This record gives sequence, structure tokens and C-alpha cells, in this order.
Amino acid sequence: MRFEPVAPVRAYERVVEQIEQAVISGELKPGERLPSERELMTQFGVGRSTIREALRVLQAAEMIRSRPGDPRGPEVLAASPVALHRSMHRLARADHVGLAELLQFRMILDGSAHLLAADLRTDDDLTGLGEAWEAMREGVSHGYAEFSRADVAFHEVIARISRNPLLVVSEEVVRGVVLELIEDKLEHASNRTSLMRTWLAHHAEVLDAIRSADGAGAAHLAKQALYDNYAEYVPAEQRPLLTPLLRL
Amino acid sequence: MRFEPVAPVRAYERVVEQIEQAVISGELKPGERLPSERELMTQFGVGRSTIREALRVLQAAEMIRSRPGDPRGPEVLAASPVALHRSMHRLARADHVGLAELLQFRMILDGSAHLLAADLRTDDDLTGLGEAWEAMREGVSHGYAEFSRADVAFHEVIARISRNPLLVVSEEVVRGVVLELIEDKLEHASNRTSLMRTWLAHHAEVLDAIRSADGAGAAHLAKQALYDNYAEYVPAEQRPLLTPLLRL
DNA sequence: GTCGGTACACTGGTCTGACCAGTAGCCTGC
DNA sequence: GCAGGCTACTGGTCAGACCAGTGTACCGAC
Repeated sequence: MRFEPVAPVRAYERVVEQIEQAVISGELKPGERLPSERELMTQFGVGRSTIREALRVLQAAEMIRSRPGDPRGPEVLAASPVALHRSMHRLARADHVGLAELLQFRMILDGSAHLLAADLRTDDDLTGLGEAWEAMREGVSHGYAEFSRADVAFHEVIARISRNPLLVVSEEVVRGVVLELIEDKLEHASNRTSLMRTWLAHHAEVLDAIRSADGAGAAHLAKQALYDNYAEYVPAEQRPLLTPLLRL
Repeated sequence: MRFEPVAPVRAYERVVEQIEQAVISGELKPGERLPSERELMTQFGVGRSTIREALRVLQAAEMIRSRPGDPRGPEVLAASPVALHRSMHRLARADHVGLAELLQFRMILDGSAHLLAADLRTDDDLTGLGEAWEAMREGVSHGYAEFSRADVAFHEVIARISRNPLLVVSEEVVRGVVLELIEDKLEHASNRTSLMRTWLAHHAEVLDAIRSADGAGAAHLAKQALYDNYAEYVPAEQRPLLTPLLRL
């Protein structure tokens, strides 16, 4: 006979549980409203601070949103990847993860997204992708910031074509963290115009590969481009971590 | 000239921000303690309820833990994938993310982990992997639960050989969520013994591929195995989402 | 009739102050 | 030296208060 350690159950936790259960089970649908804090307080038979702490937890999980003054009460939100984004971001920022690992991960995600996009793209997708590329081309003459924005948009279109929200979110997060880590180094990059032209040409190749449903080609282009652009910021002794990915 | 929508900044949010920043920047390391609530209250110049709501948010994000009575104050926790797991699980339950997407993601992660493992493995890694396989072999006669545990351990060893914490964590999370989604269906699986023998043989192949540094082979084996084992639970019309990954 | 403004009732955000159960560490008394 | 209790804290919870903000119903001007 073995016993398990016990942990005291806080009042606010049981409030969270009940509301969470109601949302997960679909009893409370997105857009619907919770009773006001004062009303919940009597329903649960606890003080307002307890209710408020419970609502804070649910709000941090992006399950509800409350606005002061709204007589309809806190709103139940639709599930969104925002919470996933936050927790992934936090984890990625935790020191165990260096630029090499992030880049590795990004090559994996980006490569897979390109592979899937080349296979799953519809005609509409191709149109959208073409427009995204046009935006990049125009961005060249509007300065680096504009070009960069268009570049990000291009990548997001590809991720979306892959039809996998996990891929979209992860890629967005990892891209963000990578940029945060090297933004200071990017500031001093010289001859940006030629850099932009290089990238533009690369994206044209990617576009072609996806148009001709060449998944392997698109994936390789994506990974190679990431390596070419960012490997210089990775300590030389860690670069062998990245090269295996280029071979597949 | 365009204007942006403004959102009022709550007091507790600014408290969260500051503490979060201190943790992310490494100013507060895991194991260290925050001042007590009453102390924080004077430092931030806000009421205790505000402090408490901030701490609740941080606690929901698995960044801190507080125990009543502990004179040392709330403890800063090491980054853990628990929060990531929770938010991914929620998203999966809300079925913006279905089994197909999860499996797709898992094939990507697992395949990449195998690829990297085959390239980066040291002799020690191979020894460890061999032992993990032995444990699986012995597990066959100790029942499904035991075998399953050894199987998970095998996968974790491979993920660790790939030397990328992001890969390790993501895979762990996705594997967990996938299992939760189909656990009821797995319960009724018949002739488990033959199933175990099949898996054992498959893992032997993987082991061989990694031993001989055949990254592409190991990756393909991993992805194919996932497809073979789980595709039956994916609606037939969604299976084409998975097959492109097998070709690479 | 419609429209603009206003008053009201209610919301969530915050603060204060209080009490309780629990913990760690000191400090006895043996 | 050590078991047992004492104490000064901790976090968890509650009650009550005030404020700024919001939606709505009402109301008067046109």
C-alpha cells in the first residue's frame, strides 16, 4: 500500500476548474457571457477576490476576456493560438536554447512548411503567393523595413498554405525569437539593397518550385536560404548541427 | 497618418511585465525567491490584490510557485513545457487542431529528430540507444504498459541525441496530446502482443539506420511508422495531408 | 418621427484592513 | 543533543469601499 502526496486545493482553483470544464465541454460557447463577478461570487459562495483570481487565470489562458463597464459580463473567447504562442515564446527564451538550436528548428519547420505548401497549394494559394512576392518586389524601393514586412508576410502565406496551425504558430514564434537574438547584428548589415535583391531572387525560386509542385526543391531552397543568411551568426563549431538538415 | 487602438494597461499587467522581464533576462534565476506579497506591494506601490493577481498569472504560466507559510517567498521555477502542453492541449480540444495536424507535426518533428540523431550520435549515444531498445525487448513480456513506457523512453533518447531542446519538448508535448486524443481508441486494440513485436522490429530497423549514420533512412522509417500506426484514426479525406511527408 | 444628449445602474479595477491556517526557525526545557 | 512548543512570518480568503468606465433606457429638441 502506497500513499500519494496531497496538495491543498485552493478555492480559486476549483472555480477555474468548473468554468474551464463548462467551456471545454461546449456548455459555454465562444461569444457567450459569464455572469458578473459579483454574481459568480454568490453562485460559487466565495469572495470576490477568489473569483477575480480565477478569472485572471482563465484570462491568462486566453479563455475569457473581461472589460470594465460591460453589463453583459466577461466574454468567452474562441480558442486561439495566442496562449500557445506565449508559452512557446517563453520556453524558447529560456537559456537552454541558443541561436543554433533555434535556427535548426526553424530550418525544420520552414522546410516542412515549404514541402507541404508545394503539395497542397490550390490555385487561389498560388495567386496569393504571387501577390505576396509582388509586394516584396515593390518593397525593395520602399526601404528595408517595408521589404522586411513583405518578407514576413510571404513566409506567413506559405505557412498558411501548409494548412497546419501548429506549423504556422511555431514558425512565427521561432522566427520572432531568432530576430530578437540577432537584431542588433542585423542593424549594421551593409549594402542592404543588394541583400534585398538576393532575397527577392531566392523567393522567386521558391515560388517557382511551389508552382511546379516540387516539394523537395522548395524545402531545400528554404533551408539553404536560412543557412546562408544566418549561419554566420552561429559559432563555427556549432554549424555542423545545421548541415545535416541541408542534405535531405 | 494612422492611429492605433489603445487598450488601458492594468496595474497587475505592469507588475507581471516587470517580474517576467526579470526572469527572462536571467536576473532572477530558477530556485531564487521573490519578495513576499506584502513586500512586493510596497516595492510596486500597489495593493495586495493587484500583486496577487499578477502572481496568479505568473503561476498559471508556470513561472513561479508560492506556498503559504514559506518565509522565503514565492519560488522562481525553471522553464518547463507544462504550460506549452496545456495550451496545445486546449487548442487540440477546441479542434482548430485535429489529429491530422498533430500527426503531421509529429511526423515532421520525429523525422527530423531521427535525421539529426543519425548524424550527430556519438558512441555513448549508440550505447544508450541500444540499452533503450533492450528495455523495450524485455518490456514485451511485462505487459503493454511496461512496453509503452520503454517505447516512450526510446523516443526520448533519440530526441535527446538530436541535441535540440526545442525538438525534445515539442515532440514530448505533441506525443502527449496525440495519445490523449486517441487513448480511448487504443484501449480496445486487440492482439497487443503481435503489435508489440511489430514495433520492436521497427525500432530495431531504426537503431540500425542510426548506427550506420543513415539519416534519411531513419527519418523515413520514423515517419512511415507513425503513419502506419496512427493514420487509421485520421479521417480518410485528411490522410493526403500526411502522405507528402513520407516522400521526402 | 428621429436624433443627441443625459442620467443611471451596473461593470471590472483597485485599495484597505482583517482573519485564518500553515510553515520555518528559533528557543526553550529537559 | 534533542523533542516540543513558541513566534513571526507566509499565502489564502473575505468583506467592504471607491473609482472610472460602459451600455441602455429615457428624454427633450428638432
